[in-house]
Amino acid sequence: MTNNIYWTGIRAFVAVAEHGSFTLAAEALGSSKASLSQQVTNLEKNLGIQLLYRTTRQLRLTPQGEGYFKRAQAAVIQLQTAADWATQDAQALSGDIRVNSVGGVIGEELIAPLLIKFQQQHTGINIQLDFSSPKVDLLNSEYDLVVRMGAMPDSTLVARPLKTITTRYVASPEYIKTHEAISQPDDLKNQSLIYGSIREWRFSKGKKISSINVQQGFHISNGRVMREAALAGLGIARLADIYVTEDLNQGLLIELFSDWDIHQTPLHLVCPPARYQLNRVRALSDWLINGVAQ
Amino acid sequence: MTNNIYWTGIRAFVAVAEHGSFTLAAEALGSSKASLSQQVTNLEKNLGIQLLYRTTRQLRLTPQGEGYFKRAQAAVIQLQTAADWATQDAQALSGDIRVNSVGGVIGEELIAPLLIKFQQQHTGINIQLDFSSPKVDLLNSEYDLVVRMGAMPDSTLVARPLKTITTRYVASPEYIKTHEAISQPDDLKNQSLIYGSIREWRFSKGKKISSINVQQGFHISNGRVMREAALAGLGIARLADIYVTEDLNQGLLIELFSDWDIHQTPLHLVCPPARYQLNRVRALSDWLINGVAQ
DNA sequence: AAAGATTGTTATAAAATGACGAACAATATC
DNA sequence: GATATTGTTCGTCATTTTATAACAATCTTT
Repeated sequence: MTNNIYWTGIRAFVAVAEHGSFTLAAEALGSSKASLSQQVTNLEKNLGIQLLYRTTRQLRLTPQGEGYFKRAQAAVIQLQTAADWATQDAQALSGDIRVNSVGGVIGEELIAPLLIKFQQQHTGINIQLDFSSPKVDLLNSEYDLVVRMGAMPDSTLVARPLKTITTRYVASPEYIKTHEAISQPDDLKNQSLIYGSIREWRFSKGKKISSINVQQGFHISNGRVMREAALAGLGIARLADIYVTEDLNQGLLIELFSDWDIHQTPLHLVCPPARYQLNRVRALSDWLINGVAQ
Repeated sequence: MTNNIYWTGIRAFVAVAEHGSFTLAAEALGSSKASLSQQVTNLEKNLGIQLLYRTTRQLRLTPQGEGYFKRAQAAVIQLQTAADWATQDAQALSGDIRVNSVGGVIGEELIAPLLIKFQQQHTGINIQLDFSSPKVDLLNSEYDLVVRMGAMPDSTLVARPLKTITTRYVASPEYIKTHEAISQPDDLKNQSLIYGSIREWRFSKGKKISSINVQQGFHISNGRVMREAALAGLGIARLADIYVTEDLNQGLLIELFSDWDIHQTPLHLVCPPARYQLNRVRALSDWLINGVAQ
């Protein structure tokens, strides 16, 4: 239990697993591949298990190696964070903050401007903003802060609600005039639909439930284009409210099924727990939550 | 940012902070105090901050040292857990599990029997059971599993609901006969009360709220003795239901204020996230939750 | 108040560990 | 089948870590 920890081996293994190659890892660490090779071997001996399948040309983690990697990497990140925390300046905020956000209007018009303003106010801080890649493994991620839609499954993360997104079904007045009446979701079957990544449209009204599986129509995974399509009278679109509130107010679009239950999706600000303890990260969190609330 | 991690210094510092002494830490690590002294000094140089106040006779963590210690220790535990996870036998469960539970009937009659049965079924497992010390710092604790009453504040922990404890106010039939009628909490002011650690008794009934601050009566921080006192007709006791359900069924005790809102406290099974990933810990968790539900 | 014991620090030498470069074996690519 | 690239092995060297012992500072004891 009080087994000695073979530190350098861990660092070597984590680096190799991160880079997927001894050569790259050696480069990144400023060390030699020979050294890394030996250390990973030693770590394997130390643990008594195999961590990597290695054929000279391909490197793959064993199942155990996979699990060990995730955990060890998290620990290494935590150690870095610990040092970061201890050395941070309590007064002035400084250092790097890496943010990942969903793209589209949310990222570009909601998040980005707030980040810019924050950076202007804290010249010691360096913000890096990336827009969402399909899967971001948050626990071991390279990000300090992630803006995500939907409920958070992983309970070990610090998740703060940022905003509530309401789903709306909209079409242009022209479209509605020129097509047969739409009063309930079932009527959608004969309509022209504009859909993005979500193909199953679910509706509820008290205990009444209705669901449509969108198969054909205009498909584009981009909210702005979907809005354009709806404005052009191409059909009925399912969109987050922030895309269309203006249009609805101006009467350029008309909302359908407004008498049905409102479907809301939370927008969360998520953070690995260790990172959340850094002053600068918490300050930016507060800033974002404050800024969005306005 | 990619600051090199001074591993050995971290191990030394964590051990010293844990033991509160260089000498003890050296003994525990099987190393020399001279070595530790130097490494902690090096770590401090490496971080550029002071971690310990040291007068030859007394050792104290600096504020920064305190924070750094908690985080670094968590990381070290995580690394140990990672090795533990990787080397665990996927088939047979084995290893140590350290459990901390609230005492009293819950610990002795609810938890302990289940642990015993579990251990009997898994001879490779070694269970250590301690009853609750007032404050157990779970994140950095030496426990794998903790049974706790009340809501869990720390969101970074895995907390599974185990049971719901209902608070009941009881007295013996004799007591009730021989004292003036009690129909609502305010009547308690003229009564003889048996109280434990909780001195403020709060009641609600819809929007009506009543609260009593117990100042005198019989004080004993032990549920069993409180029950005995109530049975003996000493007065009115505030007790968890599991102490008195039998007595209530048999008519040895009578419940008061049953028409008021029921106050329930959750009993949780709490676990540091890293530890929860170990087969044996998860197996015991499931076993407990399953066993209690019966 | 002074001696004694115990604590953390320093200094120096010995041991262990890590690091590098070159030669090597294995494999994917051309 | 030749070539380039990858990971491994080996011998050597540099660095780090460790231990022993002497030392200074403090608390305890008498």
